[in-house]
Amino acid sequence: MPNPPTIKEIAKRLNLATSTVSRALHNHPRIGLKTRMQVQALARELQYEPNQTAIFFQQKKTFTLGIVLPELSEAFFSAAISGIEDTANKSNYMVLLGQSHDDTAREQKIVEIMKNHRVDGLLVSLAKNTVQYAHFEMLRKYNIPVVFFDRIPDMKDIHYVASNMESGTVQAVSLLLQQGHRVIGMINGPEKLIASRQRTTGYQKAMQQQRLKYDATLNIHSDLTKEGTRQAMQQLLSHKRKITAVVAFNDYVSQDAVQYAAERGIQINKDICFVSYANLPLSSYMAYPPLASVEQYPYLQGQKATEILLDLLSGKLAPDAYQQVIIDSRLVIAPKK
Amino acid sequence: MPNPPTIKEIAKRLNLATSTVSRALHNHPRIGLKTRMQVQALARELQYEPNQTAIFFQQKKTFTLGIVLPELSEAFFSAAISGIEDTANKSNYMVLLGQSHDDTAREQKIVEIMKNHRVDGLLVSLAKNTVQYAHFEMLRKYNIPVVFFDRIPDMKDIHYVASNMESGTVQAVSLLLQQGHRVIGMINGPEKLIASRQRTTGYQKAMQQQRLKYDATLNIHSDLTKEGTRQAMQQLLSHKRKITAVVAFNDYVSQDAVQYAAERGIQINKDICFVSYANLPLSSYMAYPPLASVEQYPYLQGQKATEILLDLLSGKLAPDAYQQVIIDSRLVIAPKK
DNA sequence: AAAATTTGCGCAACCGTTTGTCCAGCTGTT
DNA sequence: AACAGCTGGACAAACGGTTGCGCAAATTTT
Repeated sequence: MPNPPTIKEIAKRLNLATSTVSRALHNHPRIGLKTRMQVQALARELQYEPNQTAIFFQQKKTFTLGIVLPELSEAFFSAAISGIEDTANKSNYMVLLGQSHDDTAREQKIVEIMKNHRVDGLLVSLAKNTVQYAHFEMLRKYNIPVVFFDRIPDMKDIHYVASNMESGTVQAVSLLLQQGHRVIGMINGPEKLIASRQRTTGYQKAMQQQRLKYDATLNIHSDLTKEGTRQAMQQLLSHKRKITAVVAFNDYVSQDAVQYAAERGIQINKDICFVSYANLPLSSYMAYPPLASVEQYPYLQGQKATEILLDLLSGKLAPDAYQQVIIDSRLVIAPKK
Repeated sequence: MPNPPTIKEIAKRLNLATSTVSRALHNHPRIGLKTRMQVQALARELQYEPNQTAIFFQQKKTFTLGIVLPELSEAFFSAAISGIEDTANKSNYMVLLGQSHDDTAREQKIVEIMKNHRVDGLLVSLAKNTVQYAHFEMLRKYNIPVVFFDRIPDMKDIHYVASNMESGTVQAVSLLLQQGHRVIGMINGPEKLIASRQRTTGYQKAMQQQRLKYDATLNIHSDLTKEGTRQAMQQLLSHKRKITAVVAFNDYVSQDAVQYAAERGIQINKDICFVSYANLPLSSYMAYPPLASVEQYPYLQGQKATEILLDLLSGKLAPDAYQQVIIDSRLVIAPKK
């Protein structure tokens, strides 16, 4: 047999109408028991499998979720996608993948292609410097729901799941203060990122709680590249006040900062303590694991975002019942060595 | 406009046949310049986008590649998929994802679903304990080409890309021998895995080259779980000959082994040196990075496998011209601390 | 100027499935 | 016996696009 058996084939062999066969296979009550059995038997024998592309076309539904995210090789995203895929699969959805590589143009192209592929919905984590959202607005016209996660846009009326860095940051800074640190540097991300602002706010609140003054010059905004981090660290080290602790934007930044500091002869976790945000797995294996780390639950975020999207698709959730889920970040203190 | 514009819509407005519109949009030479321009102008105006699901159905082609792999959150695989996605995208293919979680049943189900989704081809890295390949054999009947990568099956007549652990292992063991180690333990993987056998062969060859005797009791096969690793390490530590170096199956195993050894009061990289295979990123940040690490080039493997699959699909490569690409692994020596 | 080609476009089938509607025959009611 | 109500299945349209073929008009060839 060169080409797979179709419903027509079955109909012809049994001298039935294709509609009858179709209904028989779906256990439609209007089809008599005898014919139903016949059809199903022959279907099994021929190893009939419905042609999904035909069904997709006919039903205008593909049971496919599009995922757009910056970089798969970042541990955070691969954990998130793991959660997405697991959740989607439970509802028999498949997952179509696209990496923006933090390039807005690529992001736009991927969204366009996914739209044409008629994905039923989209899960998106923005490219670092995406500031225009026309390619997402457009999807409304096509009734393709979008749920953003982690890197969410500054738009009204969207669904999203994100972790609030503020709570974790408050906890992190509080921990440091409690341990006696008074001059705490922060290597923060680009100012326009919401996550950066949350870190700043968290820092401020923690200080405020202890009636301490927030010093903005200790909060350095970097571009998160290795070079940027090194410059930020340099600034912190040459600050007129002597810093004894650093809150780094994430583990990658933290490790780069640690490296830079170590090169300058600084004793890690002695002269300067580091607190970070967990992006790396197995931080327990690291040479200088941060004192503590703010966990962002990427798998959970992916899972939750997918659940929302599926509910949107099944109609369990109205399209304009905008879901905005905040997953509180939480400080996890590293076990004492 | 509730539903997107179709080719029929354009035809009606312009009083043309749908066939003419279709051809005009494809710049078919038999369509006059004037009508062609009209059609294209209106298409732009209406923001016409072809309905891909209709095209997929009609053309029996989806421009979609299925990827089946064990675990996205393993760094090796997320790097590989990154290479796959990048390469596929260059040829305007999309990528459909499925994780087997090292469960053969799930692997089978995913392959089944992907077949029904009519992916044009499949890229597969096997689940740890998959030993029956019926679900892949079946794909031949449907003319869905498969390219395996990294974890490849023991089948005849398949396409695959894999790294040869032998060369890297020879280099690794040779390095240890050269440094004076004589009793070298190996924590190997399940015996049926090709990659395990390659490591064994590599070990043997390196010994042979120095006219040394290979001691099979130093080569422990484990199941790669943390517990299995600890048991293996225990065996090695209680070996009658005192080992001074260990070659671990991969970085995860290596780290577990290191941990176990450290608990037993062993001085890492002093009493016992470790050499491993690179699965983890940023090994330079690890507390006890292996002395050296065998690099397997996951991104490259993904890329190469995808190229083969695409060539198969485009007909550049005959389906029975079985491609079996071996990417030599290479020992990378860690920079001295 | 007649014949041969080329140009430009329409007609209709087709891909595989679902689903609304119609119809024939049987059963049962009065 | 006539009529209504079921039952079980057939018919055909529709989803949106592609493509082989046919045919008239325009153009070129001899």
